[in-house]
Amino acid sequence: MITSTYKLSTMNSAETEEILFRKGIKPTVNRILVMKELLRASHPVSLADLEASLDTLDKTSIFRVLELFAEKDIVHVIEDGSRSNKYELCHSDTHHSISDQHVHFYCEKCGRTYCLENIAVPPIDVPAGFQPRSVNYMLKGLCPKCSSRQ
Amino acid sequence: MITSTYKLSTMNSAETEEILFRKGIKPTVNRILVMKELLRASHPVSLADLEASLDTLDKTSIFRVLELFAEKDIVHVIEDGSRSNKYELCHSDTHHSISDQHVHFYCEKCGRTYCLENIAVPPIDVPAGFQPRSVNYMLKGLCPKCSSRQ
DNA sequence: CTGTGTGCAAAGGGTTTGCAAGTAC
DNA sequence: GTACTTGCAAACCCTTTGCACACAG
Repeated sequence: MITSTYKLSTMNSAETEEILFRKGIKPTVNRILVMKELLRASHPVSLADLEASLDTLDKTSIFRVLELFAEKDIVHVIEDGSRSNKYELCHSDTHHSISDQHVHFYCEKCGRTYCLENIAVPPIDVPAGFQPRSVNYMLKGLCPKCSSRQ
Repeated sequence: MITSTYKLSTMNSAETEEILFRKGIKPTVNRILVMKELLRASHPVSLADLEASLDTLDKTSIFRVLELFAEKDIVHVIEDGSRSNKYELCHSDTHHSISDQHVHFYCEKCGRTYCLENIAVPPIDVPAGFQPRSVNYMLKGLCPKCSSRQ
């Protein structure tokens, strides 16, 4: 079904640059570094997480890269109800839409945000007049690790 | 179906106090004021909203009342992705659960949060191990007023 | 030269805590 | 007197902006 999913785990620098180029983004060093870190992370990360893993980059620079990526539909911004937003790469090359969004789970104990990638956000009938542009389905509770350790 | 829905629009002080009492909360002046303001608002409001309408009360005091109410399942906290959390009274007297939650809509233009009260959050099958305790289904886009005025 | 990208510093804005005074019982 | 409530001030934390320098074309 998804025809142009990125091969996330095997992508190299050339492919990373290619993605940026296709989106009309000049592939600067910072942008490539942030993108590779997002690929490596494989789960939604916060700005602070990225700042820690990319310690040569300034927080502000990372922020602006993420801002740009969000604008260009390269990353999703996940408002998980914790203090800090989380960022994850869009897995589809197509414009991200409500229908390709999936459910997220925030663990209230360890503070980690999980993508439940196989679970699509169930659509609803919106009342007349409302024009939705994005959707966020957040579950909060305990993740498997934290619930077994209780 | 819902057997003990509050008669929100007609509730008086005695009833307000009664609700607090039933939840094991001492009905202090501040708590009654906050509760009545939540009743009057009839849509989710932020801490800043409440601070403006209840200008005799301190922000911190309102915050602590809301914190207490949330703990006792008297209000829902809605993380709508805007900077500020929104609070609304639970409409059911029963313990709020995932199944009685409804969808919310955040207007990116006017910043208002709407309850789509008739639209329940569609349930999903959570992967084994995850223990959800709450759910948040947020749509973002343009509300009827703002989309017609565009 | 000109526009874009980057890093440092600091402002901004909402949430949360510390603490001492006030109140109820 | 004891425990709970309240208000003021300030800490906190993440996000966002201003600005000057660096770099690419």
